Amino acid sequence: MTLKQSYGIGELAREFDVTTRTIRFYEDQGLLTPRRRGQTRIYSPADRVALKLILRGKRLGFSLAESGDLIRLYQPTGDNRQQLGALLEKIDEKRTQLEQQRVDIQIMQQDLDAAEERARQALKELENKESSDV
Amino acid sequence: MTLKQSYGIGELAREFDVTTRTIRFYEDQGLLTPRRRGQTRIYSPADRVALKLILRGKRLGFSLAESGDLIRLYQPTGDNRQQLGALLEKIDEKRTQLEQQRVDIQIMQQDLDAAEERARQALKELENKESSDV
DNA sequence: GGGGAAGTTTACGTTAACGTAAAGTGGCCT
DNA sequence: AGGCCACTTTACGTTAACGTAAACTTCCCC
Repeated sequence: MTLKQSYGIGELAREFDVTTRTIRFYEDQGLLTPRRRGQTRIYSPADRVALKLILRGKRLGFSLAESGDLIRLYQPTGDNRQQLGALLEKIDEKRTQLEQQRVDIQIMQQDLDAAEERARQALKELENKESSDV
Repeated sequence: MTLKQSYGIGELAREFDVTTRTIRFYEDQGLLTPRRRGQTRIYSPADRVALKLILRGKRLGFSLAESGDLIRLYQPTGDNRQQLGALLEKIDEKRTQLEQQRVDIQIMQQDLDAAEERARQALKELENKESSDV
């Protein structure tokens, strides 16, 4: 069994735990481009991937506009040299940003380690007090 | 020469490239607690560290409330067991979140690699066309 | 003592990213 | 036919995180 060819809005909403309002909003922002059967939206696998990317972006604090950029990095626009140059620049920008975030995460993780250590120490001392409290 | 003992608001604003409005806003939210000399705010090294943490949090998409949590992880509240337990839980939560972000970053970096590769290929093909265009 | 420069308070404005509500459509079931 | 979903459009509401402007004080400089 190969992958599904199309998805309904509710289906995607359930899968990614967002509201249908949110999905329609992303379309409004030009991030998703479902086709229609009558009134009803029908989403392609590419739309699904785009949605995934948007949500991943959100977890990293990206704006929808930024995620839009990322999505467009994937659409082979049959470009000219100008655009390809700009593309490579954008990629480089994002790379720099991600690298900064990686560093930030490392520092925070160390901070958390230290905080946990202090908390555990404090707990230990509480227990000591207690045993001498009997 | 040891570190500075206090900072002015403009000084911090310049160092971290934020406006004084922003710094005052963070105080309003309870994230910074400068003392006063008359009307004027005077920031301690601890305030400066907190500010640093807030901005790092922002780069990772944390809300100010979340960064507030992180700051409080540092303030030894002379806690009871209840609070220490809650503290350890929060630390664990944050750890999980950071771990997810780490994964997200890795995926995005791979995506960028792929996108760059495609862009470079497209450039190559443009050049080929050109040389056969003469 | 007039004027910057840097600080202050108060308050209204703005943007992003949806939430929420109202009112309608289309299909399917019994 | 009635009812219940799941879907639609339209539109106003909301929250976070500041921006921006106005109207002060304080201090320093010449």
